[in-house]
Amino acid sequence: MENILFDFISKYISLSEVEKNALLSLGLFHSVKKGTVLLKEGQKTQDSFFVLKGCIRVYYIIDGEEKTTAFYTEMDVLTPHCVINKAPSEYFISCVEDSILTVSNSDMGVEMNSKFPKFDIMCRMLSEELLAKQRIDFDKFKTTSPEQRYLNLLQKRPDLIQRVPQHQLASYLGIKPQSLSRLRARILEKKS
Amino acid sequence: MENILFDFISKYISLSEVEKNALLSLGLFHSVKKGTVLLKEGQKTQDSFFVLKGCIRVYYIIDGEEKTTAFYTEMDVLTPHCVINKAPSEYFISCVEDSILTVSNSDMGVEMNSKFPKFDIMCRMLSEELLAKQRIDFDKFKTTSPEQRYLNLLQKRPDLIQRVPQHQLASYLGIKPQSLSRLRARILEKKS
DNA sequence: GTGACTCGTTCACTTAAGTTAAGAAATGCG
DNA sequence: CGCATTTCTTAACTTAAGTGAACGAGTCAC
Repeated sequence: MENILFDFISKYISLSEVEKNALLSLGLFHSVKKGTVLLKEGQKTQDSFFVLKGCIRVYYIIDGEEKTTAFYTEMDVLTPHCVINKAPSEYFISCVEDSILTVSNSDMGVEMNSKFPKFDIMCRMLSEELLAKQRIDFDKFKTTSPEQRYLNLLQKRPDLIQRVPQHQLASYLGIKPQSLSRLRARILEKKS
Repeated sequence: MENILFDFISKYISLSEVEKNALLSLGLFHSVKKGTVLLKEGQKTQDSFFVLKGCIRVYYIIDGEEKTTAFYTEMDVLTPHCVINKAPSEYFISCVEDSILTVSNSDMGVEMNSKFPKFDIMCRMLSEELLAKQRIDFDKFKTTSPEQRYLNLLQKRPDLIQRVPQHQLASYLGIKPQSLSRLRARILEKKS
């Protein structure tokens, strides 16, 4: 499991054994059961998540309905908004499957960054990359129809469609579960 | 004009006179005429933009049609995707109004960062903040209807509705210009 | 095993966005 | 100024998403 983390980090910086050990000594690794809520609306946290195995999702409860807006799977990083802006969270985070995560609070971040300035560089590279990527995803969302978005997801993240309940996928695609059902039927019909 | 930039930076780090002068010596400031295209699809660039005055937009040309997906106004920062991933740009960037920008290429960034490590910290803080903010914007987009999105924009960025052509606003809201027109008429009718 | 829930699908109906086209209003340019 | 172009609005029609309801399949708890 450690190697997944180190492989990920090695895309940005190279770590010495000393640094690796410092990182491991923080006790980052956590097993989390399916359904566990990691963060609730209104709560504050300092924890960021890195998914080693499994899947977590971000969702809102609007008019009593769950609206899932993001999924994070293997090798994805999630720093909640409330960690950045110090305000209560606008959304929930929960486990879609039994998962293994690294959970790092900002104290650890501060400690690692002061000992090893490299980590700051990595965090900068990572967040710049994620920002630019998310910009592209957002643009794609704006410029495509629900059907195109579904077909696109089928291409880019086919695993998600298998491992995640349809009604969560629907709001992720910006539509209602019934519309997703219909849209899928429509696509099947076209193929035949 | 320099003070706008320094005020912005001071939200993240404090600069000495030496550092301020080093920054000014880079010759960052540029006046750009309305309509100027700063980046074309397929091009590569190392330039990032900070808007001191005016407005720039990101757009795609899909099936011969312009699709505007983002506007950057006073105090906004835009680092194109192609600066991060070194691939040709997927989108265009152009000036909506006569604008004053700072344009900084990554060589300057490298130079400033090596002389003054503080800048790295600032860049990290900034991109983390923008990433989290954009996540919220994206979520809001997914969970609201075009009409709600328009009303929301009216609240959050009323200036945009004044200074930007409707057809660009429409695709920014994820709809066609005709739908925006109709939607506005619908809202006016409700009020009366 | 039975009843309560959740989940996905289907249907009929409503509502709003896409499409195509036309014309009015505003803007830009020679 | 006047002509051309762009921008915005309106309208009629098509298409697809939202809504409310019902049903069957699967899951969970007792």
